[in-house]
Amino acid sequence: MTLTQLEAFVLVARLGSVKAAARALGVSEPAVSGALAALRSHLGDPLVRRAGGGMELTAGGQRLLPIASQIVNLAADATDAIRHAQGAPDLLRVVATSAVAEHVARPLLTAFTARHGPVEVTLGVATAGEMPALLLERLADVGLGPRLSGLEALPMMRHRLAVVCGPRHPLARVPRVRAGCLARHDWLVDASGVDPATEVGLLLERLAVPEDRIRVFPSLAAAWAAAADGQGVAPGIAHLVAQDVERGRLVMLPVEGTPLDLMWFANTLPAGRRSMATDRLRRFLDTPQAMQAMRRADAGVPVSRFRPPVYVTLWS
Amino acid sequence: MTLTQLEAFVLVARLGSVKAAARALGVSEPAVSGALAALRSHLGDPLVRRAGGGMELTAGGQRLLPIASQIVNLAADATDAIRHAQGAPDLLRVVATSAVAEHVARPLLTAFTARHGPVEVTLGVATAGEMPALLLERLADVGLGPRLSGLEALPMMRHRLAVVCGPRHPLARVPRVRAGCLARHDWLVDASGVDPATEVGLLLERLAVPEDRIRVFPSLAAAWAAAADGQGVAPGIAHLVAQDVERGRLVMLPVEGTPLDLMWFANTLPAGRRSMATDRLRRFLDTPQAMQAMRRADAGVPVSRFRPPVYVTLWS
DNA sequence: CGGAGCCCTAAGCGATCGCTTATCGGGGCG
DNA sequence: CGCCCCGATAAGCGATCGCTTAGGGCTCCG
Repeated sequence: MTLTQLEAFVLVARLGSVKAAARALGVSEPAVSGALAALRSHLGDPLVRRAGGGMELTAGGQRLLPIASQIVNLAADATDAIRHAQGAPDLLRVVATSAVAEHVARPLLTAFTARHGPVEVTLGVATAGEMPALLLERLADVGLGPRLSGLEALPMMRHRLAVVCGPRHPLARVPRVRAGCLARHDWLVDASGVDPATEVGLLLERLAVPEDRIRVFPSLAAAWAAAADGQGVAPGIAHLVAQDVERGRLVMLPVEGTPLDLMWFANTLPAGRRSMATDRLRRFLDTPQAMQAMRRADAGVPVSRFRPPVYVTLWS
Repeated sequence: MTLTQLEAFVLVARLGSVKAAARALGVSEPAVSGALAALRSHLGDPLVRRAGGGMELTAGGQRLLPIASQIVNLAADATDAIRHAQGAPDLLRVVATSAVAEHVARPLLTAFTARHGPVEVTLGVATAGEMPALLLERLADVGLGPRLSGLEALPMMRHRLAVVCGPRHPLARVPRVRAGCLARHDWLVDASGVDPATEVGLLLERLAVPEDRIRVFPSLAAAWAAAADGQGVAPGIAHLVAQDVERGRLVMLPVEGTPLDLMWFANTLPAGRRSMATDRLRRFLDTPQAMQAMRRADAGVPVSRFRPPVYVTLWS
């Protein structure tokens, strides 16, 4: 019984699949499957069983889950405690949905570290679906993106979501775009577009856009560039595309109900269970400096890989 | 950071020495030292430092200790939970001071298992000094011996401690033995005689018996046999030597203040933190069957090795 | 100043961990 | 019925774990 094995089990149980757990841990699927198998044989219990679609916990697995989760949490506490006792800079592991990571998180965290002294910040990309597990298992401290249930969600940034396309796109000249006809055009999105827990994912779902109409780009900026090129329509975050719209490179479509008024949240564990650095970031989010940093539309930031394995194994 | 390493650290911290921790775990000293070194380098903190006589915790070590202890405890909980969920027989790990293990624990536990159905009981020998750590770290469920502070001590068996010797020993004919002169004779004891936390150890300490006057035998029975042979005086548990005294093989010395009225205790974690099997044993201790089993003076039980490594590593 | 404890390091060994790529089985769905 | 997705398994590899015996260094004590 190793910590790695318990971690693998907890993530499989929480995310409901070996594949998802492997992705969240940034390792291959057999790595997780193997850890699970080792734990199974050690404890002499299947722990999780395949059950049509997802995985279900055995009686033993149900009892093990909270205990294993606690152990994993305490292991994180242990490293934190030592870190802190040594006066080492606090560690703040931030995960964000791809759109947030690309345009908002970077300047925000840069401003935060500049202002709040010695903090070691890491930023990674995750889907909204895996964020709760990552936060609960202390693989991350803050999850930036849509509100997550079961966690403490602090409103972070209000933004507006519109639909944009290039000036030569057929829809660019239509005076009024009906929502229904949007499903018949190519959609150019980033990774969060195929994450049904994000706003864009929900939007595409609501519009019933078929999968073969969705083209995933490595970044929102790339999707907008393709849209400007006339290859299709794209979701656009108002203040970020404003400059391109002004210069005529993009057109904001007059879709009924848009732009959508939306909010991004900073999701964390409840007070007491989160680290001090996390609290400091939460407080920072309420300051004008934070707002200013997030509003700054520096779309030119270097885009990280598509889904980088963010989480180095905590216990080597 | 492995569970083994955390376990080693906790025991070193609790017992105040690498040597003691190694003994409690039944492994060699470098094994513990090595685990500690690995944890140290992983966390980048010395954790414990040598400080004249014992070991002292660094600031980081002090923070780590309660966390590591919790982790170890939860790991034990995990195996318990699975065991229980599978309907496997409960596990009850009993440790006792050598005298108790030799004469009282065996028949007691035999009667307990016979009466209380499917329970898997293991019995080991430990010094009273290491019992608290063993119980707190869930390496054992019950510690039989003297009352241990900080734990729940259930009175288990009243007994009387006398001083005995062979019929041809010079002291055997003295009408009144002064306590002071006992320090000038050879003492024949078992392992618990050199454990200053047991009654016999305290007795020898109070009598100021010098170390070179103490001869340690692998069992109380062996010490009594040597005493009967005239090789010296020995501590005698009244009801256990009664038969030998009756037959003239041993003489109970008229030392002032003896026989001492003493009590053995069953030490456990407080309610709620102990296993169900532990609770069952506690209840059993109040029954006439338990009393009867313990009173039965079957000194002929095969004596275990001097200090057997009782505790197999919990996580392989 | 020599000895005794106690802790640490060194060296070595077998087993396991943790990860990879490649392949096999099995259940749901068209 | 066959396809496809997902999980389990196989094989292999390097690193680490966990343990041993042997020996070196430190501190305390006589």
